Amino acid sequence: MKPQTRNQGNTTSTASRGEIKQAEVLAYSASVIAEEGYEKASIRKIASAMGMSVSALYYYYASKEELLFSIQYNSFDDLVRQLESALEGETDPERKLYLLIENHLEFFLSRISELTICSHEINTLKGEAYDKVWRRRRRYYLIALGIVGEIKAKHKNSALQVSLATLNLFGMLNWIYMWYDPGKKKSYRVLAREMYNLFLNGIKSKSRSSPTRK
Amino acid sequence: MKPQTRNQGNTTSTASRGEIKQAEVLAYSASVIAEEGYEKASIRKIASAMGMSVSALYYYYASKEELLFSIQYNSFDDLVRQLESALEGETDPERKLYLLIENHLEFFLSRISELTICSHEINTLKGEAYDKVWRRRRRYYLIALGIVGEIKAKHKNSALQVSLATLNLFGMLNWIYMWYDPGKKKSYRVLAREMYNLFLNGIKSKSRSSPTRK
DNA sequence: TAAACATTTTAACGAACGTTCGATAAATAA
DNA sequence: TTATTTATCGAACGTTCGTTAAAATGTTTA
Repeated sequence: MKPQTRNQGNTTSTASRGEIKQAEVLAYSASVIAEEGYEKASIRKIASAMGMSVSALYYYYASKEELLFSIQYNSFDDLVRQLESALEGETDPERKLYLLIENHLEFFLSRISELTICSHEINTLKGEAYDKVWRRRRRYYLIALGIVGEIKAKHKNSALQVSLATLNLFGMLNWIYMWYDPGKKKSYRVLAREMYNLFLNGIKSKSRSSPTRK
Repeated sequence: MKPQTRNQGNTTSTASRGEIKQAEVLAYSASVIAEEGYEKASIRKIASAMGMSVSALYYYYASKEELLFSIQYNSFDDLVRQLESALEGETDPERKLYLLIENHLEFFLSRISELTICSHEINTLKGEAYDKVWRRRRRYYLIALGIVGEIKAKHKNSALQVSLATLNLFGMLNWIYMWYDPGKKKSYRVLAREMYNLFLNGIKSKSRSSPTRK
């Protein structure tokens, strides 16, 4: 029988051999898919990358789509959980913003393949699988939206368009996978502070007009 | 004989029938590839989207790769040209920043499929084709980097990391294709102003520290 | 008109794709 | 030990992929 999808509800945190291997398959899949893109990353490439036969892989996951779904769903799920735990007890909206950015970047660097897939393959899944991931993603977005809204209120910056600003924040956060070089080992804290300053000062300020034309 | 790739060097701007059709093929290709992604957008889908046979398509473009290359190269080329012409004679760095953002968004909205492909398929091409596009892209990046550097100097903000800030700017700009809804017809000028204010105020300010931990 | 060139079509090629099947091997339980 | 479950394998399935050859049409030129 196929091992269960996740270690949900197990009071003991023992992972069976099958569950370990299943997680290993997911990790290899993530690195190949992140490297090649979902469509180009064939099942055969993934299998041979971990020295496994194609059908052994199908023993753990019923389809290629399920691989992508599991990667995205688990990543977003963990990302949201980790964020909610980091925000617990915090009241200062600016501190919350910093924690969100730091959490996102730390998570990105520790699971670079998975997060690359979360960014780049955001519209690859369809139907119910897409919806399930979307709901996780939506939860994350709403937390960010709430924080930006609190900062807006605190600084009485009535001209700020909260949702637009939030989308721009995610633009900065999600674009990292395009330029970040793991070889350079840039600390996520340095990145987080830079991005935090840029975004916070950007939305705090009330001077909102474009320079006059010539 | 195959029509020439572009109307380069033609003093007269007459486009032959073949050139027109070639451009039409490129436009349909762009819309299908933007919609489905490069790998999933098959030649057969593109051909049937414009009611053409597969081999007729190959009469105009030698390979699927050449299609992607032409879309990306032409788009970046036009984008850079249009920017350079907009910046001509401008000296105020903040005004230049605004023009860059406005130009980018205007271009994005008028050629949404092409720019989506420029963002999403940035690492799809390999080898020489990739390099050629990269050089166009690099040119665009360097212009932006220069402008951000000038603003930094003007405001004596020595703590600002220019390249990091520029990458964040591109993050905001390039991520738009993920959330922009053409149906809502949001003006590019509204977007441009919002993004300009966010980014400019973000990099102008000298307060650069993260909030203290609990 | 005929000759030359431009464009499109039908039909197929080999390769790669995701997936499945039935037969084993390995590990665990009786 | 045997019986049973868990895991792996090679080989094949039908389909789709990018690409091409050769022949058939349009279109322009002489």
